[in-house]
Amino acid sequence: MARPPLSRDAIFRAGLDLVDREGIDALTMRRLARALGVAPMSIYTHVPKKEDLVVGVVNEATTKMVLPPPETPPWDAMRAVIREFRRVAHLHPNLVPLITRQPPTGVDSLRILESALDALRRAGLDPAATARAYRISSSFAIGFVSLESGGYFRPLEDGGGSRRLDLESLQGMPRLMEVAPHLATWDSDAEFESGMDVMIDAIRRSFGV
Amino acid sequence: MARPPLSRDAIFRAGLDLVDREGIDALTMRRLARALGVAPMSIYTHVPKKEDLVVGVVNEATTKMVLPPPETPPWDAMRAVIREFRRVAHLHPNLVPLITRQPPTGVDSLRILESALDALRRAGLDPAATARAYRISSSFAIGFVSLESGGYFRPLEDGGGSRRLDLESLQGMPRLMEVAPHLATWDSDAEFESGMDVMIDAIRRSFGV
DNA sequence: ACCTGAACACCGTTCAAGT
DNA sequence: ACCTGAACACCGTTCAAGT
Repeated sequence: MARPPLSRDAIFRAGLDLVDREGIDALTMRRLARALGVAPMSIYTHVPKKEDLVVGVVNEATTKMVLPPPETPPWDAMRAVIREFRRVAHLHPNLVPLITRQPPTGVDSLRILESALDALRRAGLDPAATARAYRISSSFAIGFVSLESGGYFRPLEDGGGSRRLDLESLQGMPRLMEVAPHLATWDSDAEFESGMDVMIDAIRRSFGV
Repeated sequence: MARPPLSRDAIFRAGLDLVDREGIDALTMRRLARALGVAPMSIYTHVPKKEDLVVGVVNEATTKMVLPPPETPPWDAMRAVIREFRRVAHLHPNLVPLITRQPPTGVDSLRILESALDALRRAGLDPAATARAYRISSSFAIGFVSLESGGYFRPLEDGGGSRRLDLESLQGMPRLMEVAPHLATWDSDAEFESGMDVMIDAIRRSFGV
């Protein structure tokens, strides 16, 4: 099989693929080189540092976010962007710990950020208010996706009967015993939609738009 | 100087110290052993895997969260717990990427979780609703703390004039150009408090309590 | 039970060398 | 300009050996 020539894009695509298939720890310069069929040092011709690789892989994923059409009503557009963030996070669950640590910085990925800011500006918020509203929306989206894709509540599963948590420690904790079974099992789609609605209503009310 | 004997607690304390002083990448079995003045393999007598070390260090931090007094009015107690999470995260900013990936699992750290669930139950929510409300609160807290302590918006600083982002890519993005200067600079204390109020009001309204 | 050194299969990255 | 192998200073972890 003839190898396509090395390029930044090919490297980032292969890196995302590696993360999807084998997890975040598999994203090493050496394993990536092996996946690409080149020597470890060849990657350094195109990507100066491991950190740049990580940023590139994150951008590779966020570039897949689909923009809402320009004439979409502002708050529908905002909802669409937030849904797209979650959709892409679900497409690459292993990448979630990285995708939640920095905004898109690639030219293509910046378009989705631009379109979120455009929606908020069109809704009547000034630049400072737009920044506030975007931070609140991002907090919600990042926190929500961290919880669901990171398996945050997994250690509390089975009412604490799992390997991670022994039943004894829950003895003096009646609330934990009755609530834990409900924490890790839930309708995350419905909760995401209703949480998003609540948050957007709150933003609109607090800015009077 | 005589070294105190090795123990799980001493190891976790030294690990948290290492993270605080030198960052998350410095938390390796070998550097931790050096900090403790023992051979690398000595740690394995008390901690079977690196992953257990990480969990222990996270619990070491979350154990510092102070419980609200039991008779605190439910929603004040809930606010207090969320503030404590953020306070401890600020105490150990380098730990934020780890603290946002799993709930406390240590016996001591579970008390803070118990007290949050207790507040929600006392407020009149049933166990299933309590789980929902706790997830929403956690989404907000985790997302907010990720944004502020992770320096999420740093790559967008200076209106895009930083090293991470070249000005050219912002040419066709007028919203980004006008909003970016407001994204990375903000009154995070005030925004946290108002965001928390909005979220708690929304929970109360949606559950009718 | 607790601690250790040597060894193994990995890392990211520098450097000198090739085309 | 692009790719490479050898080398360096690291990792986590197994194993056999010590107390």
